[in-house]
Amino acid sequence: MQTPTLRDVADAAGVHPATASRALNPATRGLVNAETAKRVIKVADSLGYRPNPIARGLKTAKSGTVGIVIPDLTNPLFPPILRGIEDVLEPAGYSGLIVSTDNDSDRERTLIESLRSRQVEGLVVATALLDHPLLEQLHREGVRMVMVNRRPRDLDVSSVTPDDALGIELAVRHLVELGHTRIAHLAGPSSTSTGVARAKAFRNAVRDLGLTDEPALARECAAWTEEAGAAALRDLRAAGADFTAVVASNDLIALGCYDVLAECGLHAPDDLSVVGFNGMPFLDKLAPPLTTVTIAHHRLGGEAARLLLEAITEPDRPARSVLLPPTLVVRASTAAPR
Amino acid sequence: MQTPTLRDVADAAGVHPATASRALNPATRGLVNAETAKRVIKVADSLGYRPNPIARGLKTAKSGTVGIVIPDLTNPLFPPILRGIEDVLEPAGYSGLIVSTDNDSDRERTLIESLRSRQVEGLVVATALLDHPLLEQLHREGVRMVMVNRRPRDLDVSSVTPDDALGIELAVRHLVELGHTRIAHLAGPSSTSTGVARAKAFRNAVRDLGLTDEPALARECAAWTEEAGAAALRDLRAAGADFTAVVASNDLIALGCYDVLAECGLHAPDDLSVVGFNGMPFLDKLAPPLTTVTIAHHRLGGEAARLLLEAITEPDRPARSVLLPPTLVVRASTAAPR
DNA sequence: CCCGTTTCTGCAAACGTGTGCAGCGTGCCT
DNA sequence: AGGCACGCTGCACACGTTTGCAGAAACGGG
Repeated sequence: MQTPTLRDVADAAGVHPATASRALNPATRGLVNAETAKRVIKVADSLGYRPNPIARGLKTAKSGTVGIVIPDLTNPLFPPILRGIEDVLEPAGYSGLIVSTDNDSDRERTLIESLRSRQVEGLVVATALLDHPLLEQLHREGVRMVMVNRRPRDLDVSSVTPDDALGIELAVRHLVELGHTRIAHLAGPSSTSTGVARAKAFRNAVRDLGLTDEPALARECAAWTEEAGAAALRDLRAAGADFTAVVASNDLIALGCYDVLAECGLHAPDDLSVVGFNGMPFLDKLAPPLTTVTIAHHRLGGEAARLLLEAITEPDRPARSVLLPPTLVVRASTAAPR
Repeated sequence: MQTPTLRDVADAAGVHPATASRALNPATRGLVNAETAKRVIKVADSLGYRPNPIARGLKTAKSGTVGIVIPDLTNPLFPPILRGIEDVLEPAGYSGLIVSTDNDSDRERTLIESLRSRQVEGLVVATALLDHPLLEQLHREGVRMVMVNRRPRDLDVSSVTPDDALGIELAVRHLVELGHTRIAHLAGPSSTSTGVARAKAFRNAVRDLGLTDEPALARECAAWTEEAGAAALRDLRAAGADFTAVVASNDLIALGCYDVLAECGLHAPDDLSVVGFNGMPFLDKLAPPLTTVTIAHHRLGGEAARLLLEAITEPDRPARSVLLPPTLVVRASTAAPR
């Protein structure tokens, strides 16, 4: 026989399906005689009854699923975040539907549309741009969501992001303490909050530590990728800029720097100190192991999921933003300037 | 107003919901006048109608979702596989529910239980052990599933796996051509098909290439991890084994070898040539860049998804197994023995 | 003793869609 | 012209669950 239905357990327990429903649901259990409730429950798991979430969802307009929107699963930044999300979703009885947008806003629109048609109860979004019309529209339409890692500029929505300013300051301070005075910055795209926040934090840190803030020592990367990072560093060198260290806005950009150094027969940290941001896995196996600002991505995801569940259960609670403190992991890609 | 329902479009088009349903569904569209069908369709997308998969699923007992069971999202092997799966699932109107078992069989049972209660139509399983009672049971119960990357021993179920024998042969041949005669193998766990297949392939390749197959030059790793790989290599060295190259059963195990070499102040490839298996990302950035047998993981996932969809639409088609050919990527971790 | 209240359970109607069956009209064949 | 088949559409019910409402029984207070 197929998986037993609510009706089956009701019949077996000699009660009406409605009563069985109430007995099985902890929230409504109080409405039914403790005796009967006990009996129904017993019959239920003796039959191995599992409520059908589809049917329930149809009635309650709740699906028990949330959508998770990321740019690309292949970027090693995201798996730990996803794990963090799943680890809090699962005990709460929720499942996550993961989609990869490839940074394509049409694709993003389509995918989110499909998530909504699957009746997701909320969204965890990791693709936020500073100016993000789609997210604004969704917000207006009352879609519950929380941003992770990045956030849009003017949107009153919960988010959990790394403390970019603190992280960059740690990186710059480390380099200054090593004796560097001419430090370059390879910024992330200015369309993202992390890109501009880190760029701004870099300028502040440089000034605060007594160096002069030279615009000629900064380049914006077109994307958060190795290729874009390499291109930016090449550009900086071609322009004849003079620097002994570089703060990359994330680890992939730092890896791009490695590529350029290899092309030119140069080596970190002898010819250039490099520091990354994010703390991707396997950074300690690189040549040389990369000094980087790490954040607890697992926690990043976990907090985001918690905020989302909160927004689902208490819809008119105000949005909250949490900043996660980063730490600097010093490895062999940074050293005193020669 | 909420998202429009089938009833809304029926009213707007001046037809009965049943007619609208038939008009919108390509399979039944033939039953309705072409004229009306056209009108209904037009009204439908002018209203922005999206069928509610929940309701449809309730009626058809199809959820449009499949479960994806992997050991750990954080292992870089899996994201490309997942991408491959999603890329064929999505155009087919399916979504994947991803769960991580952490190689815990109780957890696996619970998670699969929860997937089933969510009415998934099939399973893509990447956690297969050679002897896997749970999978056998599911198969008996008629759950549609396909194995990816690994497969159980005696289970008549579709699978798509790398051609382990060919891959290992490529690796061994490469080392032999470099002049190595004493080659060690760090095997994966013998509880997995890939572990034993690669170990067996290693012995065959060694014999076929005219070397002697010495059991003393093989160790089984307790897990597919860096730590287990490091432990196995330490053990091999402690036993006084004499070898100039090692074929690791996967890239993480190879990374474990790097750790041991670093501990001992040794270097690849001067003191030991190392080759990995899988072609994880960022292997080219390591010190030294790792020679490895790569497989197209994206395709691995894609093929698996295709097989699953096939099994769903044509349930009594016999199981098929596809082997994907690997290629050897030679980098700087292998060289002629000194 | 009666009536109001509480406690519990059953009834039935939803939620949005798919589908067997019947009915209707039209056209064609005899 | 009558009958039959066919093409199309509407009706109604089902899928498995939740939930407002009402009714029954038990109970307590005046």
